[in-house]
Amino acid sequence: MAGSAERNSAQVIRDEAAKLFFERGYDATTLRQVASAAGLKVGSLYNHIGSKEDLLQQIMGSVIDELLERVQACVAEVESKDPVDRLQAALAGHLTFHAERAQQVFIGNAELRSLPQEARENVVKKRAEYESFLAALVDEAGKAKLAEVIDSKIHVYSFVAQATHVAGWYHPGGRLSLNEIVEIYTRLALRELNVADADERAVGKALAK
Amino acid sequence: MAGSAERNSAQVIRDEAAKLFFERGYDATTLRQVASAAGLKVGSLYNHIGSKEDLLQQIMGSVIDELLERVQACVAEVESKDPVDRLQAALAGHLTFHAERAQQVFIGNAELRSLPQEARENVVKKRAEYESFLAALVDEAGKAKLAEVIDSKIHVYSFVAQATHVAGWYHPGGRLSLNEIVEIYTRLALRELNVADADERAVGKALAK
DNA sequence: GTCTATATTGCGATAGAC
DNA sequence: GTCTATCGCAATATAGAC
Repeated sequence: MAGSAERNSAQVIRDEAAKLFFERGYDATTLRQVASAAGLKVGSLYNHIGSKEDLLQQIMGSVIDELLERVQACVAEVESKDPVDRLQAALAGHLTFHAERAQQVFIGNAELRSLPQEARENVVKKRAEYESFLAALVDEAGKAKLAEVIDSKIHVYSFVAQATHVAGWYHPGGRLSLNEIVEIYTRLALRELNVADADERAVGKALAK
Repeated sequence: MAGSAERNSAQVIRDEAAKLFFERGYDATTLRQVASAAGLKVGSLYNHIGSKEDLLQQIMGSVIDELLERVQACVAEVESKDPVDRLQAALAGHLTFHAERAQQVFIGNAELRSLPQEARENVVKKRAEYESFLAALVDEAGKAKLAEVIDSKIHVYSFVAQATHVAGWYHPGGRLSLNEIVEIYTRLALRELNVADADERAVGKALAK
């Protein structure tokens, strides 16, 4: 039973800090608030974190890396060679990740400025890599004449902007279920690309792992 | 010649502060930096502002109010009774405003949390009003069978998310001109709504006042 | 590991001379 | 209006007892 649902202090601190950073922002959150939320006094925090900045990095950590891995994995699992199927798999992973890890994703976007230079540059680079990956999928669909691409960068911006926005308001139990959200935004995406039978294609494929 | 291009101190302070708030965020910006950018010492700032919070409110001020007015005016000027024409006019105003006033819009979104309660609630209310206005335009197009509406709230979220994203990266002299940006995003919007001849309709109408 | 001090820094804001 | 000097406070971070 070791390592089960039990959260150690470091994990509790990260979770509570993430909640506060999400609600109030990194700069506006004090370590006293974090400590209090975690059931500790300020001084005790430093048995678990190196600094406030270190805590932020733990939270933002490797969100973008994990997003890229996740979406690439989704695409890799697709058997079909249809570029639109591949793009859909990417979008499903993209949207699901943004909803399921909404707080982390939101912090990762909003607090990019709060990171020290090196870490920030790493994230920026990885993000460009991520956008290139999606843009390539869009372009493949375009070359196969299955999509009418206006500007692949802007299409990707659109996907990114929408998912980021979802991360700002999604919470389980809202008006729309996660599956509905994935389905709707996938329809929007395919429509934006003038994919034939966009609505039909998008239905019922919302189950990304 | 009075009141011409001459910027008074208060205006300089607002502009420099907006630049810094945009780049680093409100909390991370010190009034000493603002003063320095405006060519003053800290103490002198207080001859022009009441407090740091007051300065933020001056900058965020009435962005959302002006956005709503602007977009409503764009729609009101449309002679055509075609709901899609009206929606397009709104989108052109929406996008143009977000690009031209990018810094203010961006701050208005990112620093909503930094506002005192009352001011924040005002903005939230106005924002809901704005989104309702856009949603009504979407629904009109849907009822007229000129658009296939999936979920008008989500369509509006999509417009909002995209324009907000644009406000984060647009600057004059970039890869795409403002007119190109408006045209592209309008095409995306009309495509999302399955408007017939979306691409043709969106072309060459990008000149919002 | 926890806690109670406390050191240190830098912030917003003010006072008062010019 | 500008400046210099400083107040008062709250923040991060540390020291050291338990």
